[in-house]
Amino acid sequence: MRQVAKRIASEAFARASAENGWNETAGISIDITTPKEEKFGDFSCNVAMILASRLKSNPRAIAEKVAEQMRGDEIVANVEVAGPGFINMTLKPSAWASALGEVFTAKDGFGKTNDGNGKKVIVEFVSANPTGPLHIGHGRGAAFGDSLARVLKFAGYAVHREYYINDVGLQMDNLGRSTLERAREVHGLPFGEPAYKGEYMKDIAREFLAREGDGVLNLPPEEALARSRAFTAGSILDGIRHDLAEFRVGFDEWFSEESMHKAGSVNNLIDLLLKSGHIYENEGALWLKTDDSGDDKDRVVKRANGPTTYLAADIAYHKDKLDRGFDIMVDVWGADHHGYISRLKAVIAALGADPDRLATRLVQIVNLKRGGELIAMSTRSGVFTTLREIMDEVGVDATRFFFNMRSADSQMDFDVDLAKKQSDENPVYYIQYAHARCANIFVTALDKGFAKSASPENEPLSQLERPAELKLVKKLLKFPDVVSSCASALHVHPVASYLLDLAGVFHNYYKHNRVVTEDAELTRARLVLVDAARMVFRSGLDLLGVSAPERM
RNA sequence: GCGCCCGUAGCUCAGCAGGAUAGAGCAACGGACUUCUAAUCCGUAGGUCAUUGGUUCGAAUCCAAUCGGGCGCACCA
Repeated sequence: MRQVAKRIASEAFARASAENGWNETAGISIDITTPKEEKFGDFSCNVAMILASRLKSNPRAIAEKVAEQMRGDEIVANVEVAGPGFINMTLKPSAWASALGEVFTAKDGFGKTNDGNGKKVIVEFVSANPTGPLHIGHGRGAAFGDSLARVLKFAGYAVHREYYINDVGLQMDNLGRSTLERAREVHGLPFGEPAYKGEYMKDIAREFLAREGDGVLNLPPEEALARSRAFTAGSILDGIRHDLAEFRVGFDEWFSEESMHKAGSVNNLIDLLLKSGHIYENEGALWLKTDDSGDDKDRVVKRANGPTTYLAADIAYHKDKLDRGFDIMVDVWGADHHGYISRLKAVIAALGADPDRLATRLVQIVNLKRGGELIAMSTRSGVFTTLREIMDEVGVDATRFFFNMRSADSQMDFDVDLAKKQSDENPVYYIQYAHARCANIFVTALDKGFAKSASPENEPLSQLERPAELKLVKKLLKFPDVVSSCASALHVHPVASYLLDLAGVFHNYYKHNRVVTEDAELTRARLVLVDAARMVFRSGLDLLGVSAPERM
């Protein structure tokens, strides 16, 4: 509907410009906003104020001339110039009512947009090292990345979700050794302090022995380590997959770093960049030139003693993404990796691609709050709660909602007590309850002989012209705008805010207006309204990865 | 020392391609169940948008500085 308003305003502006000979209009874009106060109408436009400074003229006078042109449109009820020069437009109730009907005729489902226009986007997220179970910080990244992928898909992008597995390197050796030490411990043999000290490592060691047999400890150290490393990483990764699946997070691909090394693509790429001059040698090591792209110094890609670094693999990985033809690469990282952004931008540039094709999203730290006490999460202090624990304790719906209720890039306090409460204090149920109420209305309706309409757009929607209905109709029709704006800003939390807002409007409506009444015409129209609300609640909750129960 | 993020109501946070009187939830206080589910609704109260200066018709929003909190600055990943 905002698009319709924008069209009306743009055309009016063009006519006014022609009539008044305004020439300084180049580059002026018509921006249509929804004013926060109802009395200012349905839509507002500030073009007159922008133009005023260029024409050195009175903004209100300019606004009046544009407004005059808008008044002619047949779906416009009223246009007013207000404040410093806002043009406020109110559309006819009949226009809103019939727009509601279009909700049901939208080909792919209401709210879906074509912002992406089929563009290929890869969202890489979680990508936690397979050295231990996911903690709640990973959980936030998982909830955000997954919902972002859902939003982008909803907005018309061809989305590919990927998990990058760091399955090589020093840490993996340490991990393998840790299992071997634990295995020795199990057998009462002398053992050293393992690098990875978590309890889960003991279980893995026992499984490892059961699988390989006790003789594995007598193998040559290299051989034993290789087996232990592979087993441990595999076992931990299985656990991660399992947790994520239960958290309703899925991936199209689990991309192994090791596979690139085996294929030789990391070294090949280094050679290529050596030739192109983006990589040079110094003091026995190979360095990537990054300093002209914002990073403060060059970075080592191959150490003097031989092995390639993490960055080297990341260059190859992003080259691979580019080769696979993704127009946009979204990398979701923990906030502690922010220093890595400029480095990776430099990588993209070195690969000959536009750095703007890479968008990084940082997910900030989560602090747990229990009994009013904050528990700081930090790997350093060894205090961390696993995603599994929190999922089991508060449930997937509440956990996902809480993570996506706040902007990903601001730190959040996760109030476990509040999230666990199955009461009115918990915002997630406020929305789910609204959905359940919608569903229940149809149970009642059917009872009274009102079947769900097969063609809602043909129902007597002109009944929906009272303020109470219009308010809900207008809120519902904002859903596509929310989706669009989330997709372009790579945000998710506005969906949660919107649903909370919509639920408020709906509950208010429900409380003060009965849907199923003796008035058949009115009932049929209102059932369409409720059906639309039901659809938006379900779609919106699905974007957040939260279930939409039929009854509660 | 350099860089990034953050500072908005008692608490948790929106708002930040500059717009009209700064919002929501929770907590507090007062009301509403004979109705399609009270996991709901209605009302009251709550603010120096960290501070200072700048940009302009207009700044919570943009710029600079300062103060506070978090996090980075590896031939780790």
